[in-house]
Amino acid sequence: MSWTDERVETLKRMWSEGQSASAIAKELGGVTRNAVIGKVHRLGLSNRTEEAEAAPTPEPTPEKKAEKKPAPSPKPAPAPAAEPVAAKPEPAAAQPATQPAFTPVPRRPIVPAGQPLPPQPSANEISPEALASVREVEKKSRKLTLMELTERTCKWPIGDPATDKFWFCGLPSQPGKPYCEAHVGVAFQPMSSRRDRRR
DNA sequence: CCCTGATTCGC
DNA sequence: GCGAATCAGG
Repeated sequence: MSWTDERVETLKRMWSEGQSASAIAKELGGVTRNAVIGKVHRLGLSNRTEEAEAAPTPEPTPEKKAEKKPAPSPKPAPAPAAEPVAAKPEPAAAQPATQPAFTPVPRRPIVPAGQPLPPQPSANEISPEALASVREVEKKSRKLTLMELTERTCKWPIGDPATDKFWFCGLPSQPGKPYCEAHVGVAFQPMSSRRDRRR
């Protein structure tokens, strides 16, 4: 595969959208994330929208080593400007958003240890098997933080977001699903099974 | 371990 | 110019 104008355009668009190199590589196909990153740098659009990173210490850099920097390239980033197009929602794009979308905002100091707000459907609507499975799994949860979640980790929240006793399951998620096997079991209840369920 | 981007350097 | 290998993080 080569960098045709079209592919480069896709690269630029996705990179500016904040997509990761691997995601872009996957989209383009035929290239690795390394290729994408390499291209990104060659195109000079590395720093996407100025990173709020590294700056306080530009390093006086007295005379370390006359690196063979091809070009200090001032790169004041004049920016192609234009692009009056605010945002391109991209109709049929991937949905990176997490299903739940609950608010981790600190709730009332009260609420001792009741049921959190997350998914957690009413216990009496979950099959005994699934429920037992979840209890078991929650003991083995990896207790990941929000930052540690990936497409392959279970995103089932455990505990109360208002306290420190809160984390995400983190076990291997089912392919294409946001949760692990056990949590998929309680998250996706077939209409039939939850119907007519007496307690 | 999973993942990020950054850099190097033979091709 | 290209991108695998490698590096440096989270």
